[in-house]
Amino acid sequence: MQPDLFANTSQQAGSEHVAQRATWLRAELNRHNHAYYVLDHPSIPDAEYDRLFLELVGLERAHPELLAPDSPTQRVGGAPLPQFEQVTHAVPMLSLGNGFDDEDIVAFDRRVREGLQLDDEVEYATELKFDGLAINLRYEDGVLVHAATRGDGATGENVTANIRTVRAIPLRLQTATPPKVIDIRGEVMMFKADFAKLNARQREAGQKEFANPRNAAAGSLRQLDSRITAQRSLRFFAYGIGLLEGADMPASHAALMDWYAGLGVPVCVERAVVKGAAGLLDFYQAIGSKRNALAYEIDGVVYKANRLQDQQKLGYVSRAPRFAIAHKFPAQEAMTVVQGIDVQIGRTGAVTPVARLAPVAVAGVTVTNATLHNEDEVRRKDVQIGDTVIVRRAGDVIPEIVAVVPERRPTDAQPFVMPVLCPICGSPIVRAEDEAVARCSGGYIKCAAQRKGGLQHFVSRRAMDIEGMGEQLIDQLVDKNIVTTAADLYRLGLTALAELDRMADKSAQNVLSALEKSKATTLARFIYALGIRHVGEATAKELARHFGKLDVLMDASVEDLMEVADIGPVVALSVRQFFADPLSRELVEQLRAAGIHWSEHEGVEKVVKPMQGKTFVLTGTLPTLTRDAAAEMIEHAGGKVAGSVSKKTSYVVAGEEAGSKLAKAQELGIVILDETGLIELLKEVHEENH
DNA sequence: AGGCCTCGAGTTCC
DNA sequence: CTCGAGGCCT
Repeated sequence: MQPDLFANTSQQAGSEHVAQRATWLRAELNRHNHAYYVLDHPSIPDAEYDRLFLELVGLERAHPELLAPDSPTQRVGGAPLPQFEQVTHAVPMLSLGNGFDDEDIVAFDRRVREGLQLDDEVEYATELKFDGLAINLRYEDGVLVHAATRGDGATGENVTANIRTVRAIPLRLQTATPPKVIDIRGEVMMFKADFAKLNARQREAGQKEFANPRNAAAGSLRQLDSRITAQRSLRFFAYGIGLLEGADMPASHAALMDWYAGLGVPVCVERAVVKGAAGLLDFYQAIGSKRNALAYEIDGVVYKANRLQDQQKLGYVSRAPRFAIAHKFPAQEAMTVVQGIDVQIGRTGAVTPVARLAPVAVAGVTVTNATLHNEDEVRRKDVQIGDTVIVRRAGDVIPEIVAVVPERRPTDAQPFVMPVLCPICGSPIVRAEDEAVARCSGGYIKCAAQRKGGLQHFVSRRAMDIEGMGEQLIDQLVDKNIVTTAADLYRLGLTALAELDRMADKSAQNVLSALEKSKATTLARFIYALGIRHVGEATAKELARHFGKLDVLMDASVEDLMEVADIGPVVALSVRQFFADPLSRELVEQLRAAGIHWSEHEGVEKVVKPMQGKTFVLTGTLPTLTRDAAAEMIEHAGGKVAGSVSKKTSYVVAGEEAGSKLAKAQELGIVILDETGLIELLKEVHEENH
């Protein structure tokens, strides 16, 4: 990029005063932009702004040599990009630990004081946690040179062209002495009012409406055509810093924010410097009570140790700073009406009641269904058809009916009645005395729902991993009686597939090659894929490890099976019964005949592995390893990967956006590793063993 | 027998 | 994520 396009203007005869006028217009427009977007205080009427803007556009068009990269006219956006390129952040963009109640915050404050070995109250900078997208802005010599999304924290996407259209973001910092390089971090978002206007426009144009301001902001920023982004009124607030060269780091977070404000970078006014845990909680209360009145959505507040030296002393734990925490507002709840209660039949025949809800927005998405788990749960919550209920997204993901609003129950409300016959196959629904779950008695043979569930399980990623075999496809194959058992899948040909809806040659070929690819598998996956009751992934792995060969497992007695770790009488009997059934044995033979194969070994391996007996729990997203890859490494070293944290857990491996498991691990004082720590540990022990 | 810990199974939405 | 239930330890 050429920093100075003014260089040759003097050569143009008579253009001196044009250049002066252009410079003046730019300064004037930037000043009004700043007043409007940063100070939130318009300094001239919109029409006047537009007149000045158009005059500048005209001048620049007539004299292209006057064009400067920081001209306000350069915000309008250019031609579409082919795609976004990846950018590696000079300093990683971390996420924050979360606190949900006062206790979490008091504990945070205690950890900070302990970390600083301080008895006095700690000074904190408090601010809002915006519901938008984290962005890194790189300024070199005061000029915005590029912008990137947070991405996974290490690498994001280059969205410079789109960010240039955000009028709240200065293209040039307002200072004569800018730092050589500065990475300014903050949140791009859409104000509630702008979101409402956008959705109104989308609706009129017959286009899809956005679910919430955050999605709208994200969608706008990911536009390949920045001319569209330019029409989307995005906003920006800065709250952090990455790389800084050619200037001293301010001594506190508050000083950093003040510096930003002086540079013309928008910072939110809802911030404070407070003392101690009491100060934090006061701020939380104050913001909570005006949350709905704010022009934008927030999902909590953020506390940071104010002094830079304190921050440095506290450092980081597993990719989250120890000196900061986000205090989240409680999950949002909404009221809606139960329009009906249907039942779903799972692969084991389990009958699950599901509430059909009048669509309602909860914590950012539209909810239409909520599981009621089982009959007892329906009774416990006393949910009836026609009831008004309060819905929440449990853990901010899965919709859950919290309670009914009894005073809103209509007189004609209908209680839920567990059907007597399976709605799919007509077989009786039975419920064992001591079980909470009612089941369709039709089994795999009679009940199409169970066949579908069983096949979906068979093809699933953690089982045979047959790509492209989705729910739609399986539904069709079962409904048209093309496929009954898993073995039938491997008999599919192009002609059979061609008869299905939405299945052209190309996709049919893909399905066939995915089936072919799945034939090379492992014994553990194969056992898991069979869908034996009480045999999930962990048990399948243990069985494969213990018996080594499928034939040995198939002929194992209940006593043999009970020898296996974690297998008691119930699971042993279930496995025995499965393999005693001639139909199961036939299925296994057909699958083997179809070419499914794996490598077998001689029963229990006696080699003692370095991580034998150690239990790991993975949480959050790791920077480079996938969950599966990390689990494989751990298991390779003889360790086990469990799903939840307890005092038996040896290590917790935490990545980005680690949630409750990380909190629990901290509570129990369990060793917490990040990805690098895990790799080091496995490598270390590996070397010791050699 | 009781309590803790895991595992299995089912679920939602994009 | 949640619930239910099996397995194992005390």
